[in-house]
Amino acid sequence: MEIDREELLRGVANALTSNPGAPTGEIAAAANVSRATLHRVLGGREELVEATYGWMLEQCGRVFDRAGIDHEPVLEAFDRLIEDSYPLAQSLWLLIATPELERVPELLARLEAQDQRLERFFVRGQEEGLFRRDLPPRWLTYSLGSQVMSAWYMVDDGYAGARDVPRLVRAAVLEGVLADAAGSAAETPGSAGAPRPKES
Amino acid sequence: MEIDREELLRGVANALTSNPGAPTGEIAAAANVSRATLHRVLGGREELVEATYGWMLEQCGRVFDRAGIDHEPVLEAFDRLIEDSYPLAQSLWLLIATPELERVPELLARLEAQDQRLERFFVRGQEEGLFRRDLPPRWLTYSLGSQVMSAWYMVDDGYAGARDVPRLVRAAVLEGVLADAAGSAAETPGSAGAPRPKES
DNA sequence: CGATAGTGAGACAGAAATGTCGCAGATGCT
DNA sequence: AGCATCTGCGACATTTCTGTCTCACTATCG
Repeated sequence: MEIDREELLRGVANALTSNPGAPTGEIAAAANVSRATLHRVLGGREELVEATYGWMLEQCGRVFDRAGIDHEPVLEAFDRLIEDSYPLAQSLWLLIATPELERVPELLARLEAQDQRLERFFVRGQEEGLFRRDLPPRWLTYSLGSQVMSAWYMVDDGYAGARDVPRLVRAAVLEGVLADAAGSAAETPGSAGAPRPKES
Repeated sequence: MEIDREELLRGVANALTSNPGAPTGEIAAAANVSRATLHRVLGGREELVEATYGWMLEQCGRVFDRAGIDHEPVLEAFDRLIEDSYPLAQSLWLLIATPELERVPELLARLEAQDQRLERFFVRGQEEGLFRRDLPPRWLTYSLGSQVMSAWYMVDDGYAGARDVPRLVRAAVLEGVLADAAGSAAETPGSAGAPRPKES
């Protein structure tokens, strides 16, 4: 039976994120293929990691597309984004564990493009008055990314279920951990056309 | 000249965090020590990583102590905590890149103890009404930890200075990224003050 | 000044991981 | 059935990393 490249990449991605330094043998086993096949399809270890990270970036791009972070209403896009946040978490995970990835020009460029895309999203939110302006948009992207990552980490640790991730991330990222947030919880896309605040 | 174990561990820690998979030769070089000495003082690669992580946990413990997260007023302790957040960031960093660490019983126990200590801190804040109660305290610890980590990551990337970290983390963790937070920023010593100088 | 302790440099063997190959077996198509 | 394609298995050579040892050098102390 032929190997589904997508499925293979998924398996490799999981193996790599759960143990970034694993030898190719373990990676292959985790992906249910032989070491030979793994090598035939994705190349040597270095190429393999790069290919996997590239695939993750693709996934993130697709999530961004689906969420419509470029043009759709900011808050709604935000909710769709965190609804499907695993690819983002996974890519950050691998990136942290494998700094060499930043030394691959092509990947670095794509990563930087992704970051800027997300940053523009936050800038848009700031201009609309939804996001606070006293923090650099870059920091907002880091804040979101890191919390998405840790949310899935918590799931992995067994302290939460996958279904809780969007809610947890939404609350912590948007409103923070202080109690007095005073119902600042923004209306979510379900309710009727709630007026989106325009800056005055 | 004799080797200062502390200094050596610092160097190794930096080398490991900036490249978790580095061979011992690189690590030694980064710490300005010969590979032989590194091995003499900290043992083989595995022991080396474990010793370093253990040292990081110690650092975190000390920071927690100094901040007084166990008994001091919650918000003040919080500020002192994020004022000296680098050890926490570094330990999380290494932990993510080296999941095998969790397989060392002693380290796992200490890690779990640290987590619970921080969790109790948040529980205390919740009971005081300072932190929101609709989020699991465990998640609050993950949220803080991840953002501390990403803040220093951002510094490393050159998008912020080390002195900005406390402010960025404080704002994002406590209040979130929404604009309307309505000045819920809790008053605290130093919250409005000028940024504190910090070593590079 | 001599002795002691600690470090660095270099070398070397053993272990581990990687890249590669050939061959057998399974699957699917004609 | 016959053929082409792809995979798994096992083996091998090569490279890389690690653990270890020896020896020379330096600093500190008695």
